[in-house]
Amino acid sequence: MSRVLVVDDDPHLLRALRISLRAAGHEVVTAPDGTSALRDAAEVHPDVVVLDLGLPDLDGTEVLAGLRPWFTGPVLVLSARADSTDKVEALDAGADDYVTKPFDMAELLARLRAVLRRGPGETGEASVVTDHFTVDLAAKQVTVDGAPVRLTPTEWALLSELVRAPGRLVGQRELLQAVWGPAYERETNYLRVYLAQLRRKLEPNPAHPRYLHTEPGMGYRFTP
Amino acid sequence: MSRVLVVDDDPHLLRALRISLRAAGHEVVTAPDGTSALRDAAEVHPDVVVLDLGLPDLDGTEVLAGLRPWFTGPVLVLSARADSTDKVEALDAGADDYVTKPFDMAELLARLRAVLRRGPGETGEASVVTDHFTVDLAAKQVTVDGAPVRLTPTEWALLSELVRAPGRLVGQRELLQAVWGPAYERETNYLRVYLAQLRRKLEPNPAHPRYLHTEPGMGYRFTP
DNA sequence: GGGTGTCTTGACGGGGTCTTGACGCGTCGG
DNA sequence: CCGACGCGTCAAGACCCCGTCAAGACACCC
Repeated sequence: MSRVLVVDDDPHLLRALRISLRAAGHEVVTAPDGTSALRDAAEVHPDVVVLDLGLPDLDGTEVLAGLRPWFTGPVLVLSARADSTDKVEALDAGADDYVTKPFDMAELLARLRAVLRRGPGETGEASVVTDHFTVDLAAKQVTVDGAPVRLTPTEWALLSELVRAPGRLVGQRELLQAVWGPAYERETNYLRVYLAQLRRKLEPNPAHPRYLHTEPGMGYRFTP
Repeated sequence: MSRVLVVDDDPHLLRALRISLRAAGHEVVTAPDGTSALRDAAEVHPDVVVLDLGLPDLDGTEVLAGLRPWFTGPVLVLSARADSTDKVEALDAGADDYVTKPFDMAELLARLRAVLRRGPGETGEASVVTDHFTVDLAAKQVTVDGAPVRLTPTEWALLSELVRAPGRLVGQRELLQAVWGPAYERETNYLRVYLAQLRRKLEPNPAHPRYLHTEPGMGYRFTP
């Protein structure tokens, strides 16, 4: 159903959460501390993060601060501290919900359903605009000179990966893995074919790309 | 900042909430019971609803059920019952958060900020109008060229999902899960059958849809 | 129990999409 | 100067997805 990243240092709680979340149909990824949480989150692109505030290395709010600039999905905070100032702090730092330990598992799952119902990642800058075309990430719509353009699923997946990282170089392996899966990391053909199609649909002059640049041997870059 | 509809039958609590919410920069509308809450909500189009479950006339979940078909904004439930089964019930009925009384005002405001952060300028309209047909989400009624049209429960569920996100592409998995449940995520047959029925009933020319567009491999889109 | 309407399920044809391979071009390095 | 490599382009076939139709299962109401 959804991919959940659970961040907690208590093995027992981790185990209980893993079992319950799996039973509810979720895919579960776990991280034992803050630094690995930030790393794993960037790697596996979870739909939602369940974050314990009492971590051994980083403070929970620090993890939140590290997550929020780019992670648009919901974050559910777990904590032993029931003080309302802690709650206010975490919620204002970007948490979507705050559950105090000990908690009821059924309630946690219900709160998870509630935050997931809102739609994965609808906050933040939902559209990218250039002089020639606009990409609406929330509506999944692309318009060139104001006229809507139809994109195939693969074209859209590729474009959204590039557009989500404006100005940054995205490696070919990164793109292939995101769009086609880990088994296609060597099929650089696909990138050539679909980049050409995207340029034909979006670029004012497809022969001399202005937005979708090629970095030979490395990857591709979208420059607004 | 935002318009808040507060539903509670306790005058003291109402007064306290009104003062605190005003101080936080919100516009406050109050309703003392369930029936007037539903009426006022349709009338003033609040950005968020704070709903007490213990109302004199209707059960809280009934108010939620009456609200949810058309109200897309967040609902924060307030209740004296701390039992987790009550919480699960309310959250699954469409609530976005659940706070037990007595509560800390600072925490309530923080939770309000958290749920409002998710969907800032989204004002839930009670009816959607196009040149050819209108969809009244609150009354569950569809009229084509002024004449009312009968829709089956499944057709209505599907249409309301699409119409509630005008212009946005709604994935097939999203639709199947919303209408038939998570177990039917692969039955794309259903979508084809019912989309055809909806187009036959609503579109001026069902063979060339003008409002209910198909995005092959991705989903469907309602464009007003 | 019969009748009506709705939901489910399967099959089919057509069109679009994805995959795959081949070719030409430019750049870089030997 | 020449070969290797990476990139862009193109085309063809396989494949998937969509719209359509119809028949059977099911629920509900009289």
